[in-house]
Amino acid sequence: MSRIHRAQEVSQVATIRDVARAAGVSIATVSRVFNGSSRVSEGAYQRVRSAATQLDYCPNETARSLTTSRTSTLGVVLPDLYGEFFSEVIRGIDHAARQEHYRILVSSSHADTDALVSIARSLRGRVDGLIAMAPDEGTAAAIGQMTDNFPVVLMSPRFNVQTCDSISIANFEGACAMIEHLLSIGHQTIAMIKGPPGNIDAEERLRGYRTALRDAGKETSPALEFQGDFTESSGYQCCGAILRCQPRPTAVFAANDYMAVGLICAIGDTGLRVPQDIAVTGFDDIALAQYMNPPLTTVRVDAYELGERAVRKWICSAQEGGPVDGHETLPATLVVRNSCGTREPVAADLRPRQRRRGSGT
Amino acid sequence: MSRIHRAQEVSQVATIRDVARAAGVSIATVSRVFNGSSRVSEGAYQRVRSAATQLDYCPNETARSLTTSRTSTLGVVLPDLYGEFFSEVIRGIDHAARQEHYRILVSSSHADTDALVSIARSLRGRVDGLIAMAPDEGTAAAIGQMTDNFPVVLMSPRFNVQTCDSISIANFEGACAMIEHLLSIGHQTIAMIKGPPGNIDAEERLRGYRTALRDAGKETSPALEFQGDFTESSGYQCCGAILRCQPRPTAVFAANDYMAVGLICAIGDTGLRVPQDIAVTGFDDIALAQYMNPPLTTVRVDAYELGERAVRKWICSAQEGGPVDGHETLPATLVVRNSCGTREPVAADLRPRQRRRGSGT
DNA sequence: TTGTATGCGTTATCAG
DNA sequence: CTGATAACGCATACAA
Repeated sequence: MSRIHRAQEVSQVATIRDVARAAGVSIATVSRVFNGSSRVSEGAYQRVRSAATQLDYCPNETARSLTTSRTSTLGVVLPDLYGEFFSEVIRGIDHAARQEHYRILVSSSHADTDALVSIARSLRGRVDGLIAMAPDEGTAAAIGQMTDNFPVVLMSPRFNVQTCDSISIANFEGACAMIEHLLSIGHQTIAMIKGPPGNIDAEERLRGYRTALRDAGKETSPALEFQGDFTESSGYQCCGAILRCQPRPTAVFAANDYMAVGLICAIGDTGLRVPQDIAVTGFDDIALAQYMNPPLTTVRVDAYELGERAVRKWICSAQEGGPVDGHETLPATLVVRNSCGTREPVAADLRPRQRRRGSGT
Repeated sequence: MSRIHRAQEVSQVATIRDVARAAGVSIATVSRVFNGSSRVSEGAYQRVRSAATQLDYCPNETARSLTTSRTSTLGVVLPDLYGEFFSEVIRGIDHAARQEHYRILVSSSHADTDALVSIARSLRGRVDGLIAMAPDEGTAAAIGQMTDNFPVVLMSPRFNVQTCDSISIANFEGACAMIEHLLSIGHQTIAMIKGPPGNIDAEERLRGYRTALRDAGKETSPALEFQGDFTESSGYQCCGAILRCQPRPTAVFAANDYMAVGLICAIGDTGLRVPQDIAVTGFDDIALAQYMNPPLTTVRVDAYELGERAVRKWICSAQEGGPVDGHETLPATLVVRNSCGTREPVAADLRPRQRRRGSGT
């Protein structure tokens, strides 16, 4: 074959064989040098090293994967990539994965269960396992089934199937804490803007809202629950209906910060003031929450840590060859700022919450 | 070998051979069925299909890559993942890549040139090419060298090496437009908060600021240029020095929105008002810009489109086997809101700029 | 149309 | 310590 003469032919990438020939050793020795395994004589080691740099040799990861059946790649499947929350989750995953010497294969925008499952399937063989965020229960269950010698960590609450580990945020507890706080500072009528139907996180937050109200002896009412979809504009659009409500709510708990932002914006347009005329709170503690006017009272959720811990969990799971400790819940903490009617200083927590880098543009 | 009897043994993943045996054909035929190539008799086709579904067979992508030397994977290398900008870039890349049937392998947090280059190298063999964002010129040049039968698209301005295609945002033009606008509405003394030293985008924006001032017959002065690093807190911290400046600037142009946000927050703490006492503008048009109080005048940059177009460009480049049309620049458009002293309605552009999904938590 | 055989670049198992 | 050589799972010329 022409393989022997292709010296400078078309700048083909050097293979292990080229290095072996150049170093005057066998491919086995070259392999040993690059894997640090076994003992290799000093002389051979040096010759291989220099031949490798000379030829700009870099082991072919694909071939390596084929023989070892390990890809050193972690699949990440998300329903979407929009917004700060996902961005932070990925950042946390990326960081932890790198520390563990894994690369990440990201895939998102999977509207329905089928799409998500098919993606997950197509990743089999390309990745050593999966970290998947399932927006609804059907998807969670479907992904949970895949765990066939294929470690999966699900980022989804209320998932009690035993086939894989899962991790989530304390949506319910966070919502309860928020409502309890609003009640404690005197709010009597508290409305809620709900998240998209079917979304598990949204449902958990709604459940927290209702539970906390009932526990306080208040009654819940559909008239106080408005349908949103996690977007700013849905929050904006709820404004009219909320203000027309009789009696008018003194506080509104939005299922996430984006909707709270939209609502505050809309309220401002009507001439009413937050929090003097009506209090507004959110959930997530996105970056802009503390910079708004008024600063937004919300529930802090550490998306970065969620991602990081999902990876750690996955690593354990992969080493054990199966689920290790079932479900894990990350705490959600109440962050009281001005939008709910208390008198914290406007930029009180600017410095403590040090953001790393604002933009790369 | 035990391969023959391992029927239900340990739920090993089925290979092409298992399917061939089950369907009573050769592996070549199975391969043909899965690649749609050549003609396969209807009978064989059906038998293979049913055997495949029966065994839950899924072609091993790694092996396929080894023979075809195509991975169907696009490497994405970013300096960081923090903030809305990167998040949107990835979203754009992910979307376009999926359309082109590519997966994306993401890697970020590469402080220095060496780290970034080593990552890029280690990806060789795992990906069919790279889309890389280089924060500084050294890195850009280094990555540009890699293009060795390995298509690369650089997301970086001012990159004039011919070894690969590149794409960037009109930083210079955007900054010019901003300064021209500020001058046109009567601002006489305009300060600037610069981005991190060495960052090409930051430098281009600074250049635009200076050029626009000079073109208007104004003189530039180091006393009016303050050092920031793209973080909110750096903007916050610049406040004191800016207000002490004599004469006090009537407007401040921050090299990105995050710094503008920090500055506005700090100004509010001093009791001064934006824009009545001092105008503040930014760059990027992050989501929160329009919801701030006052809404932020800024320069809109479509990060999503940047990512999308980088992929299209990469596809072309990969098909041609080399750079196709050199450098491409995405427009940056001035978005005038209230923070610079004009009288636009607060939520004027809430609806036109429809955000998709606010959060997935 | 179908099957056989070879190679992709490595790792890993054995003898030497 | 080192070198043949057999997998790994698949694609593909080539032969039938």
